[in-house]
Amino acid sequence: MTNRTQFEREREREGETTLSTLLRRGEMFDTNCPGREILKHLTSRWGVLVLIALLEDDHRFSDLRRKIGGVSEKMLSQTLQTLEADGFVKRFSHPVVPPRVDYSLTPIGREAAMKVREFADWIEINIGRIMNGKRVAEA
Amino acid sequence: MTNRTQFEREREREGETTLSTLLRRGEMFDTNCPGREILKHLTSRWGVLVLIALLEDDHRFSDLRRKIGGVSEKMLSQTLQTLEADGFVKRFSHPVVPPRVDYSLTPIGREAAMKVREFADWIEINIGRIMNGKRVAEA
DNA sequence: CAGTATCCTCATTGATACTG
DNA sequence: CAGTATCAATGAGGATACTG
Repeated sequence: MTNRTQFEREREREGETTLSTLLRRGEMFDTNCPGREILKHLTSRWGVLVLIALLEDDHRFSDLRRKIGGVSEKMLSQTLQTLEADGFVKRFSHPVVPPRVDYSLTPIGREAAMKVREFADWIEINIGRIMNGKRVAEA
Repeated sequence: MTNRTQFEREREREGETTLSTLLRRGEMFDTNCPGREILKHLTSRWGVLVLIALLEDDHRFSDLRRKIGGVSEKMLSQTLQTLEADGFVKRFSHPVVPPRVDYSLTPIGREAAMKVREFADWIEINIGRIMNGKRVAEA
């Protein structure tokens, strides 16, 4: 019994490939490409914020909720569940009452979060140039 | 008359900052944070594909449509317009009939596209580890 | 505290048809 | 060829109320 997809088996046969090489070969347009889903989760509205917050420190649910202003309990919960299912976030529920749950990054989650932050930082560092280019482009 | 936002004026007063420093200071949760929009455009479903395709070479509309299988004319058009408005993509309409329009990356668009590809590549390179972690997490 | 459940709204996407 | 217009379907996201 295997959970490996057709996609994965093909990758193994062909050796390590990247999104860009897949694109060059025209294979990555498969909607089932798992990387697209991961990218979506990692760059989702609240996913970015959760990852960057957890990169600084572990947080419990209500800490994240306070830190990430504007997020509803529903969306925070949903985002955390998705990232946990992807293996990026680890959830630890302390067996106490009242409930206390801590969220932290897994090793790969930390790597992913650093990539996300790197990308987000690039945008922030260049936001001036970008906004400037927008005005020129519109003129 | 100015198009500068409150956000931009604050940034200027405070010097260069990054998303992560903004997060630490709790400022980036502003829904009006322009960086969030840019991130969204850059990592959008078709935006990623368009940027990577244009990183290889300039393309005309129908070439992109063929290359990026599964994209509708509407979504391709919309994606290109958004990226053009952001100043990442340059549109050149040849004054001929039948129409011919070429799309290319601007200098900053090229930088952005390389960042996007770098991120996408990280995911593809690590997709094996990620999928493996998922199974463990689910068990 | 740390969520779930339900309902609802509106933005995104897609299919189809049409145009300069 | 390179799009736009229109409408239908889908889904993300939010408000509120409730629970272990």
